[in-house]
Amino acid sequence: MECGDCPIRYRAVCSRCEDSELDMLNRIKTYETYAAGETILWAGDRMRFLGSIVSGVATLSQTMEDGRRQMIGLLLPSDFVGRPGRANSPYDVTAVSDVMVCRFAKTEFEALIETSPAISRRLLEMTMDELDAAREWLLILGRKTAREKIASFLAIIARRQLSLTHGGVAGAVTFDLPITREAMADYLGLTLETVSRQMSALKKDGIIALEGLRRVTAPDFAALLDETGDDADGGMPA
Amino acid sequence: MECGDCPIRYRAVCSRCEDSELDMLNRIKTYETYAAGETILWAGDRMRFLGSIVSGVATLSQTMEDGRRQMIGLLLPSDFVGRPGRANSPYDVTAVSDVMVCRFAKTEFEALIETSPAISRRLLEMTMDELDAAREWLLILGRKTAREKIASFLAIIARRQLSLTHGGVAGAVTFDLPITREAMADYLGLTLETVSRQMSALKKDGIIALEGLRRVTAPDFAALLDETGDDADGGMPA
DNA sequence: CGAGCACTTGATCGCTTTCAATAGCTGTGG
DNA sequence: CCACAGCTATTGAAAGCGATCAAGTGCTCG
Repeated sequence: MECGDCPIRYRAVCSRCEDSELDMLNRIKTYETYAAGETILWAGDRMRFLGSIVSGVATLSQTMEDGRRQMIGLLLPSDFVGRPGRANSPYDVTAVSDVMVCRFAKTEFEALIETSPAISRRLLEMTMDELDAAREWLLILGRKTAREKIASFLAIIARRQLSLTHGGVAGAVTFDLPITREAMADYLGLTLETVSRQMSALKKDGIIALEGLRRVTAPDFAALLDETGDDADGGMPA
Repeated sequence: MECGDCPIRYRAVCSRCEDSELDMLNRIKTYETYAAGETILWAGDRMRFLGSIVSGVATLSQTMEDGRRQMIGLLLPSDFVGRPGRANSPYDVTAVSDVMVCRFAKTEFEALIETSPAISRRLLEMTMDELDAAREWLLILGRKTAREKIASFLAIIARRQLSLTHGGVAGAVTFDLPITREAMADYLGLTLETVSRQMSALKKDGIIALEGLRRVTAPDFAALLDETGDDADGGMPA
């Protein structure tokens, strides 16, 4: 695939690159696909590649000895995978749906960061965005009730899918859950039974409606936001 | 103060700077002090400065409408405050002890990032470290019990203070808690009563001993680590 | 010595977990 | 076409952990 045709050309780590920088990335990139359910990288594995999610959904998670698991990132198209300068992956990376990754050879990419400001600046910006998202998640995990956690998750997924991070969203909104109830539980620090119960409760209260298991409609997005416990004026870092 | 005499000269955002870059930073820096308890920045405030913590301890926290609070970061000497490219602070920044900050004028610092690779690379590295710390915290908040949370917190503080992030720590370890029980509760997503109870329980079980309220001794650091629920081999991202 | 604050300890309550059974969907093979 | 296995999700009942409400203790500073 040519970079010019890439669906994430203007959002990924390469988004600010000039043609000359794109050429250099082109030389070290390969596309790799992973089937739904496949583990892309185990915690502790040596990382030979870094890359961008081109299509599909993957998760970052950490598992304790006794099996307790916490998801710590949801990787959607254009998100970056891996950390320059680190030898081993601290997390499990798992393909949730079929995933295509644009992989860069690690050593060569690290060299490019040193010489290409367009790449390193964009990487800094993306890393800061991830840090903000992780910090927002800390509030959700540390202080929110189960119902607020579910509502927050639904609101975040809705916003990401509708690409409406900026500006108000109003009225009815429909979107798809990218992950199972169990994965939602791992994300929210809950059990899957509690996730199921709270989804049912939100449905009973008319906050959401379900079509099948994955498709969610919020007839009044503002009402869903009310359930998140966040300030009325958004709560999203500006 | 001259940069050459700065206690955080080799750990802060300026640590990789050449003399010429240091000169430029020198021109836009001022030192500011804050008293213990003082708020350095309110969530939503316009950020006119970025900077480094020179001495003292500050916290980053988020508060919900109804008063629930979650601490999101603990800022120790050499840590960076603020986000280049963002107008308003998304978090409250509070001085826990007397704090000295080396402040850089925001616009000028942002310009320096564009021209000085030593600064931007170090900032990327520090941001990635913070992201790792935030993700480790997600596991603690999402999946650990109250006792494990306390043990994890103590272990992290001990490691930071002893600057022994690498390599094993063994035997008896003594360190000071930089914050009150209430702040620990805000950090760990607990109430201060639960923090107090679990501290007492760890003391009763001989995992820790207390001298006054702030000074903690762990007679056997490995025993403390056992209580964190993490893998025996560390669990710290390598 | 007393006021104020940080911390500790106790008793009860309630939310989430745990354990357990049931329902619904999907695909496979007789 | 239907029976059945296997998986995901829902629902119910009971248990447990941390929160809440409420005293009580001990340090620090005037």
